[in-house]
Amino acid sequence: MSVTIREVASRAGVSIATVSRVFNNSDPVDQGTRERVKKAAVELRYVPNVLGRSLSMRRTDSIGLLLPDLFGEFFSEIIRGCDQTAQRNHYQLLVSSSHNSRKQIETALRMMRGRVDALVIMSPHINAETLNENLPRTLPVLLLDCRVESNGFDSLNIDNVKGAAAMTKHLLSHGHTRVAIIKGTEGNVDAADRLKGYCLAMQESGIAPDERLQAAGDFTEASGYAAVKSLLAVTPGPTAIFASNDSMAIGALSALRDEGIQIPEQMALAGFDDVPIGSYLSPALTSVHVGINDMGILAIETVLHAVRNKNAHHKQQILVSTSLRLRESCGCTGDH
Amino acid sequence: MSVTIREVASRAGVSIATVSRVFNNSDPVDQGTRERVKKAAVELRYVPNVLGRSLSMRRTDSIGLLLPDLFGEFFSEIIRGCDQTAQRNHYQLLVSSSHNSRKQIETALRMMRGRVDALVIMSPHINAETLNENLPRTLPVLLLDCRVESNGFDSLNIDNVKGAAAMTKHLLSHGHTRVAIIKGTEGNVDAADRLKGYCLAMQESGIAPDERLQAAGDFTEASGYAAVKSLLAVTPGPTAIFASNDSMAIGALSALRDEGIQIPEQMALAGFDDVPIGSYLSPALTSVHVGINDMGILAIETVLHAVRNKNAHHKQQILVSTSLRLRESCGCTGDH
DNA sequence: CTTCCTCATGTAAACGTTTACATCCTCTTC
DNA sequence: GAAGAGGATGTAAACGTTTACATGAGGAAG
Repeated sequence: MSVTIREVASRAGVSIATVSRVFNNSDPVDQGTRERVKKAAVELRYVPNVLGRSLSMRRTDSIGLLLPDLFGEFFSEIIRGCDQTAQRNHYQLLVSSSHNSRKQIETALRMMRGRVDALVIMSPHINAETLNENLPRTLPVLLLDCRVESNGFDSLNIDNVKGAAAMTKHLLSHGHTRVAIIKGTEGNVDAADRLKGYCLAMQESGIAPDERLQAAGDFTEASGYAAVKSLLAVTPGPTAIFASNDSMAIGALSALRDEGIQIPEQMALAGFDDVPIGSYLSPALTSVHVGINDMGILAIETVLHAVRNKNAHHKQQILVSTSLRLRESCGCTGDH
Repeated sequence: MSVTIREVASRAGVSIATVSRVFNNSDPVDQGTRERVKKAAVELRYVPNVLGRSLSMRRTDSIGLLLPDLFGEFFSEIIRGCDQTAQRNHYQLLVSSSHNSRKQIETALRMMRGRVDALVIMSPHINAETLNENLPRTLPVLLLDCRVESNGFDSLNIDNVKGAAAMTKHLLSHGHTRVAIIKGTEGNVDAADRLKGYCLAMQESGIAPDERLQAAGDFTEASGYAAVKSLLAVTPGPTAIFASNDSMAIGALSALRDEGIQIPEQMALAGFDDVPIGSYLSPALTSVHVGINDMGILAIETVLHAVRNKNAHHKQQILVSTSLRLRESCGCTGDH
């Protein structure tokens, strides 16, 4: 079927070891034989079999990427950052998504096992126990935006609390006192931390918390739309809304427009994530900027570092800081 | 390091062949020994090594997915459809993106070689020659939205011409006569076909083509923004704009708003792709709907069919039809 | 001329599976 | 009781590499 190292060796009149050496530059080989081997390889269209090599060398040159349900721009940005960095280091990316339950995550971990040299995991439903049970101790793992209590793994988290607090304070600085929040998915740690940041900022400004201004949401456009409807029923109503992510902010925008409410004149609006599309909305969306692409890059660089050190390195807990992108929807002037 | 079939065999007091048979249900094994083997495997936390199995069975249970530069929601939808279907069939997805030149594609093809049982390729820069040169003839390949003249491969294409023509006709039916188009990337086949559909519809309506109404673009928001600026300089100007994709339509929307032009009253607008966010824009974006997720699903199902038939099946050229999603931006009433 | 080092190459044993073939045993069937 | 069938299991050869070790040749140093 496909041509092997043996055929190249016999055509070049050498042993398979020599062919291997030529292809890997692993040992000195006479210039003449080297060329004979290369010629034979070209003629036979020989390509070394990755599987054989992997089995022998105990490395696959691929990295696994486990993601939750994929939707929106957020994940294509993550994948993009990861893939670019992986390619630059001659690694391949094995992607697996839609892991919303513990069971699904376990299956995915098993599927990855043996196929990858390292794993980047982004899942709200993971914990240290599941990881330890389903993975060999030597496999480098980076937890991307999932809060796991163990510090036996490298982790990379968005500084949600600080980001949300900063945005809330910014809205307050516009003179608003009744600032509402549209919360993220129940039980999600990002959601919880963003809420925490919001509450913190409100407290620091000496504003009594009003639970009616904390609307439920689940990170989808539709839930943002619904949340606005419920917030408008509250009296006295909010004059500013902070959505826990951009998708919900977009849904909120749509709902406010349907209600004929002017943004930012009658209602200020802000989101979280700063997806690329945000600056093209009308009004342009104020948001907490997260370097999504950079997170992907950093994630891969971290696991590759772990691979090089055989996972015996000191594990790091990295917190990625955010910044505000102030545009029209909060009352600041727009940029593009 | 990791526990092998041999250790399980010796602990259970059987040969490695028996262990293999237990794990694959490939041959009858005595109930007693079967249980002994399973017990030993659990105690040792044995997991069969995928690489060894792949090498022996000549299959990897993974599918490669080659994509161009990833951005926006379009690609996360594609990946999602592919991944879901792959998982359902117990396959893994090997993703590689950012292939914008012939050279990069070739490198990617080489990297995939031997790692996957089939390949889904989405790239404007591919041709039959490159494929034949870099891939074994037995490897099933599906070309996703790339026009390759050969019919030696399965292919899946959006019916761009029909979709664009339908949208153009719809805009004309609103009474517009000066309908402009924002073109896609130069040399891109989708771009060319959408332009073709537009021209066709204009001709059929007996409207003389006006080259000044065909603005350049490259599928990004920024280029859509710029295109509007140039179209507004034309006199007499257009009263409707058809953007060759939604990203450019969003950029156009932003530019029209900046110019204080009312949509749809002063200018109708339509896009192509129908990305999920479109219905949440203000005004909600009229677009040509493409079942992106479905394309991913169909792509994987097609290559899996090819795998099962050892790529000796009759190759198909599938054309995916589109439908119109009429919303506010063209002057129709909105939906959500 | 011997000894030793280095370079070039070959031999063969890994790496962890699956599976064709062989063997042995037990149970029918005539 | 002999013959044959078929179930359970083991043996060993693949699958395609890398690499430790061995071998031999040639040159330098004593």
